Amino acid sequence: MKSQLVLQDDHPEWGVQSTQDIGLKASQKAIRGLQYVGGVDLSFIVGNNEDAIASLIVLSFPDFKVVYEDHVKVKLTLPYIAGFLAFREVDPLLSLIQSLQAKRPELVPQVILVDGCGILHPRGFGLASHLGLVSGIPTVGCSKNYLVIGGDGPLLATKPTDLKTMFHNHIEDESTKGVMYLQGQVTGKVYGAALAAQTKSGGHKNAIFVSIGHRVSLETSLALVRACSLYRVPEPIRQADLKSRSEIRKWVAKEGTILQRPSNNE
DNA sequence: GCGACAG
DNA sequence: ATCTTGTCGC
Repeated sequence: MKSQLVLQDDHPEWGVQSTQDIGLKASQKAIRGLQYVGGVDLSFIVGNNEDAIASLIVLSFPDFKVVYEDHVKVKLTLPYIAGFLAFREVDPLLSLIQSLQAKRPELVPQVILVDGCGILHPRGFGLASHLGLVSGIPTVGCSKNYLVIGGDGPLLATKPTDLKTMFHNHIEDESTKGVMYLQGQVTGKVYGAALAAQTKSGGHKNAIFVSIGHRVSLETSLALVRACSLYRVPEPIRQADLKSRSEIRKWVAKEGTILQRPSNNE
């Protein structure tokens, strides 16, 4: 499946455009032709790693209005193992996408931000890439933490803590524009980038790790994630996260009343 | 053998 | 991933 990935821009109807072309500040980027951006996420309840709520959100771009929302309660069978997240989460997310394609084809997003890795992954095929490939929809991988990669030599560091320090030092240099590319020690291959998203209240201290999922170049991925950064977590993923966790709370509350009723001992 | 480890 | 409260900074 990895060999079938498209690691470059493959979406004629939308793309990054330097704003010099449309007369705005130079060096900044704008995204033209993008109307809908999707976000997916799963939430769990404490002490239960099997029951979860998977959610898919579609936001209009660039105003971020929720135009579609769907979620499902799922029973996960496989455990979470770093490096194998897709085996655990890809199915429920794919079914949400297929459901959207069947119900509201006009709202199918042109790109989906996934909270997980793209090719910045031990085998170069994280959840974002997996979901992109099986759905055929362009995807971008966004993770809040760094997943260690072996093989071609860890990237810039072996330990996430070392990478964190390197990142802080790196972005002190304004010319980096808050981006630190993550390259292999041996091959020099670019796996992805650590990004300091510029939000309304300045730049964020902690990085968001961005990598190609499927059919979107790294440069476009970075421009897109930045364009969706109202908070550290890009808006589509953040909305999906808020939705799935509020649904989890509703579900827990409902289970609670069921468990409380039968017990009338006093 | 030990350490590292997306969500 | 998951919880709660307080606190710090813009």
